[in-house]
Amino acid sequence: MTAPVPRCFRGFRDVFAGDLLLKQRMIETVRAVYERYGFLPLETPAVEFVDVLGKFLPEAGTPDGGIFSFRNPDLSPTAPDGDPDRWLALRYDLTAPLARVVAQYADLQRPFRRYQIGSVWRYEKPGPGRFREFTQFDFDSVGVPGSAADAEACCIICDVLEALGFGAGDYIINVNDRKILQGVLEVSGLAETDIGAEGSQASTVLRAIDKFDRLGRAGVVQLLGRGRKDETGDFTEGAHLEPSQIEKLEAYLDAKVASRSAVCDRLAGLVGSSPIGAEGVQELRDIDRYLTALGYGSDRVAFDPIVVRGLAYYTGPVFEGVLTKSIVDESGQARQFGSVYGGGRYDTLVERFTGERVPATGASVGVDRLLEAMKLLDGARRTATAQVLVTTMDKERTADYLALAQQLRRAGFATEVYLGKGAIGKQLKYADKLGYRFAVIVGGDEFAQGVAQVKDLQLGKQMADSVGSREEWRKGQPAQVTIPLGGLIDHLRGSLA
RNA sequence: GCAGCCGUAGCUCAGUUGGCUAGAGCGCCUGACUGUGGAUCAGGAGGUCAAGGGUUCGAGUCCCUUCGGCUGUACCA
Repeated sequence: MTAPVPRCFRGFRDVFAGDLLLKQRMIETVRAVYERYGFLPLETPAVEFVDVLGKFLPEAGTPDGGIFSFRNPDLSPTAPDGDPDRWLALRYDLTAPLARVVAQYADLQRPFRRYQIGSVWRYEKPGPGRFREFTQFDFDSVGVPGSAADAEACCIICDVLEALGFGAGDYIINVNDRKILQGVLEVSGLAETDIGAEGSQASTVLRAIDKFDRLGRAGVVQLLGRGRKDETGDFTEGAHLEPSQIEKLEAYLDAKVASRSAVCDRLAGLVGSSPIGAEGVQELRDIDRYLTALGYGSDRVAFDPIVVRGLAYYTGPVFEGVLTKSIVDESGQARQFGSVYGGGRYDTLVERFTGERVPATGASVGVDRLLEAMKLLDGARRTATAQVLVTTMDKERTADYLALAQQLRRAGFATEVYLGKGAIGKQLKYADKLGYRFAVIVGGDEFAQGVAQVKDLQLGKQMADSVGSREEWRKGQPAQVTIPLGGLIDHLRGSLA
């Protein structure tokens, strides 16, 4: 038997304190905003039946390739392909399970407004900042027909990003409406084609528009026509539209202007006589009205015809939160973070189960991706969870050190007692590396006098720059004061105030 | 999934047309500077050169395969 090699499966990873503490603090901030709007928490299983997730491929009789799926171990291996219980999968988002919950519990009070955080899994190629297991933090309102809920969702996204330290101008929420997309396809002569149908012209067109950010206008236009060859020589088949059709869609691609109402006017013209298109424009007008009334201007929420949000289940307004602040990474490269929030209205997701049309809207934040951006924004990070390290100079007095730390904790200071080995110098180094604010030193002399040395490590760090010699550094005992043991708590309180 | 590039110490990398015991900086550990972080100084640990196979007198260097990473492309709830 060979020894196992410690390793993680591709696209999976371990997360250590430095990142994890930032993540947890961020989650707290997001949760506070969601609760301020009255959302309630929900938890659902990581594993769902594949047909519930809507990722079952009836033609092949197997689950979609993009998900982690497996056979139901409760079922006999010879269970027929048609058995809906046969396949299980890890959830790939939190919206599909939400739809299941709404369909399953008929007595849920509606509107049902819930927030949910959790890991989701996708079986796809990992990339930088892209993993096969990652965290999403969603909020959704179920049972809300009007555009007010969509406008509110945009406000929530703004509030979250601002609570996390992004200012107006550091981010933008781009909003579009699937009904407008549908209307434009309609007037371009692509109406009868089902968007969802694989290989349909309509779906090819939507995919092309979705690539605007990456390929630019010219690239999209190529994909609307014959197709596009990339720099490696790879060829992507286009939608093969007529020149007149492409012309209409080009006008659509150019419809974005700064003012939301002006975008609506332009889109109204492009959508022409299509009823569904007109409906979409009206939804955007409503959203604009609400946002304007609430003081969310186009510097924070803009209307952008380019937004598609994949071929997903969206039925009306769709939106994405994008970080626009240019962020410079360790190697000095400017990095674009792109979309961190994604969401929209999905009025047919519950209908799949019960036949009842239940309107719903919401959004999802990619926690890990947003965290990456935040790390680069304020590079400074602290790994310590405690503020105070009680050093143990005299191991014989360990009981006294433990008791002292207990006193500090009762007074509200997160405190660690150094229980490793090593002299005082090593202990202070440890405190310094982990980012402790204070070190408390009590040796034989101090015990005799009933005092403690309290060192402010942050202050000392600042002073270190101006100190040249070792003599000076040590003699100066930078940022260190002698405090009677009885006054220790008051001193720490005072220093933190 | 497809295509191209890459894989040498914990990290960033060097390693000449294949040629002695594979190196540096940073980090880490130990110690000195009388019981004190930084700086400085002196030591030390750490590599089956991603893994496996092949060519060769000889492979970190050349060839094949696998795994992993990056870039582009496809898909993306």
